[in-house]
Amino acid sequence: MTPAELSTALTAAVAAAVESGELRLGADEVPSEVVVSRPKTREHGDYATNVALQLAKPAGLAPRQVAELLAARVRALPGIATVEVAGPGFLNVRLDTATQGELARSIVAAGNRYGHGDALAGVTVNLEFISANPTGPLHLGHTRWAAVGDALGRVLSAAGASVTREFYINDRGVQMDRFGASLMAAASSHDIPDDGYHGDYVVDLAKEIVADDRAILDLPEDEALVAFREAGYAKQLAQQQHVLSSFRTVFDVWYSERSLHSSGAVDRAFDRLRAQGHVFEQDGATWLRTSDFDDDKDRVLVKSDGELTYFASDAAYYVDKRERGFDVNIYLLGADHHGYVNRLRAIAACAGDDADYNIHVLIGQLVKIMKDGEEVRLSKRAGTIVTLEDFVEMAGVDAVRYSLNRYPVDSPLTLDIGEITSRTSDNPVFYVQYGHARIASLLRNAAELGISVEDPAGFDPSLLSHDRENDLLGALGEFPRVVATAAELREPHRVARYLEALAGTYHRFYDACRVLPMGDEEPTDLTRARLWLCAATRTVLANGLDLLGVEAPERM
RNA sequence: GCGCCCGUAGCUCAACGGAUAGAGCAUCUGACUACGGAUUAGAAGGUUGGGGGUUCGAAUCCCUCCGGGCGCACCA
Repeated sequence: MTPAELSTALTAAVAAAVESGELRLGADEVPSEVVVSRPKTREHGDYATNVALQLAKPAGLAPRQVAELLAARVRALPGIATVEVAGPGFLNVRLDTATQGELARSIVAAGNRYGHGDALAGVTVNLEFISANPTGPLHLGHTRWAAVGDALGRVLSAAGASVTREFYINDRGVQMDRFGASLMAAASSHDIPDDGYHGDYVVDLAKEIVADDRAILDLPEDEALVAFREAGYAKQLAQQQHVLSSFRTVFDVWYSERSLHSSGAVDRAFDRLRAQGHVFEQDGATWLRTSDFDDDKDRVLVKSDGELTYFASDAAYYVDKRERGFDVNIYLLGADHHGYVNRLRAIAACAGDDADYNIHVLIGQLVKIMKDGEEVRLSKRAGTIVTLEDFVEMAGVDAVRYSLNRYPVDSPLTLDIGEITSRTSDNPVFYVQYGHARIASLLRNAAELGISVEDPAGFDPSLLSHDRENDLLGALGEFPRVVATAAELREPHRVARYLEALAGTYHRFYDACRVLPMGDEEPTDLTRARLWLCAATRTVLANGLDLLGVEAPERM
C-alpha cells in the first residue's frame, strides 16, 4: 500500500464518519485529502496523520474524541494492522507486513515512471533560465541556473506539467556594439575600450573571426564593427550552446530579443497593455503605470528620444509568452536582479493576468567556490570570472550538477571543490551514486547465481518484516510525494536531500539484512523478497538521479 | 531612506505549522575470514540572532529590534 492509497482510504473514512452523523462538519470543512506523513520514529507507526487535530474545532469535539472515532473506522480497513491515538490526537497507523511489502512490487512494475504524477497535468509552463548576453562565456551564476533550471524542468515534467525550457538571448542593445568594438580592437591589436569586454576569450574570438574572413579587416570602420559584432555573436552563442549541451542542459527554445521586435510582438504587447488602461504619456516618454500594482514606481517603455527601453522588451516578452499559450511563466534570475521581481509581476498584472499564478520569479543567491582553503575567483579564459567550463573541469558534470541542486536557490552557497569531488561518504553525490552501483552489483551477482527477480510468483511480501526492511519500504513510498512537493514549490533540492536519506536507509538495511545466499546455501523465499526490495530501491535511486540530470552508474 | 533575501551545532547546510530541531564534515569510541568497508553502530555538540503575538502545537505565520548580503536609471 502506498501513502497515497492510505490517504485515499483515510479521506473516505472521514467522509463516512460525516455521512453517518458521527462528525458534524459543513460541506466545506470536510478535507478533500487527508495528509499522511512518515513519522520520524517508528514508535509513531508506519504512517501518521493529524487530521483529527484539524477537525476537532469545526466538529466541536475534543481532538482525541475525533481521533478515536476515526480510528475505529480505519481499523476495519483491509491491510491495516493497528491504529493508535497518540499525544494530542495524532492517528498512528501500522500496515500489515505484506501490505507494506507489496510496495516493492508496485515500484518495480512502474519502473522509470515511479515517482511521476499528475499534480500539474494540463499546466503549460514556460521555464526561462540563464538568458545570458551572447558576449562572453557562461559564469558561475549561470552554472547554478543551468543545473537548477534543468533539474526543475525535469521535476515539473515528472509532476505532469508540459514544460518548455527557454533561453532568452539578449542580442539587442548597446552591449552588443561594445562587444563588436572589443573584438575589432583585439583583431587590430588596439587597446580594448574601457567599457568593452576584456579577457583572453575576446582575443581568441577575434583571431577566429579574422581567420574565417580576412577581408573583414579591410571594411570601413562602421561596417567592420557590425561584421565583428555579428560574427562574434554567432560564435559566442554557439559556444554557450555547446557548453550547455556538454552540461546536459537542453533548451527547447532559444528566443532572440531581436526577433521580439522584428516579429511585431512589441507592438502587439503595447496594444494589449494600452487596452488594459495602464499606458500613459509624460515628459515626452511612454510609460507603463506599474505602480498600480506592486511596483514602487512607474517604468518607461519608450524614451523621449523614441528608443525602446529594455523594460519594453521585458513587457513584450512576457505578453508574447502568454500569447504562445503558457499558463505559468517561471523566471530564474540572479540576486542582482531581485529588484526586477515586482516590476515583472506588475507587467503581468498590467496585462490583465494573475501575478500570483501566471508568473513566478525565483531569485538565486551567489555561489562561491573554494579550493585548498581559498576562494577561486579567476578564470584563465574570461579574465575575471570563473566560467561554467572552469567549474566542470575542476569537479566534473555530475558533481557540479548535484552539488548545485542540493540547496535551495535563495540562500548563498559556498562549495568546496575538494569535498564535492572526494570519492568517500562525505561527498553526497558519491554516496548516492555508490548506493546505486552497489545494488547494481548485487543484482548482477544474483543473476550469476541464477536467481531471477523478474518472476512475480517468487515474491512473498510478508517476509519483509525486519525493521530495516520496513524503514526502507517507508522511504521508497515517500518518493512520489517528494517529487510532487519539489514541483509545487519549485525546489528540486528536495529530491537530492531525499536521495541522500534513501541511500543511507538502504546502506543500513544492507548492513543488517543479508540478501544473497552465503557459501553454497540455496536461495530462499527471503532471498527473493529482499532482491525485490533491492530492485525497487535501485529504481527509485535511478529515477531520482535522473530528475537531477546526474548519472546512475552501474559500476564506479 | 525604501524594498527583497538571509540569520539553525565549531564549519557547510536540511527540516508540508506537528510529536525528542536533523544530516555531512571536524572531535572521540566501536563493528569485517560473507553480497562493493566507497559501508556501518555510538558519544559529544543547540535558548533555531533578541523580544513580543497568533495557535492544541512555531525554526516555520504576524509585529518589532539587531546583524549580514543585494537592489533602488528615460542603462542593458
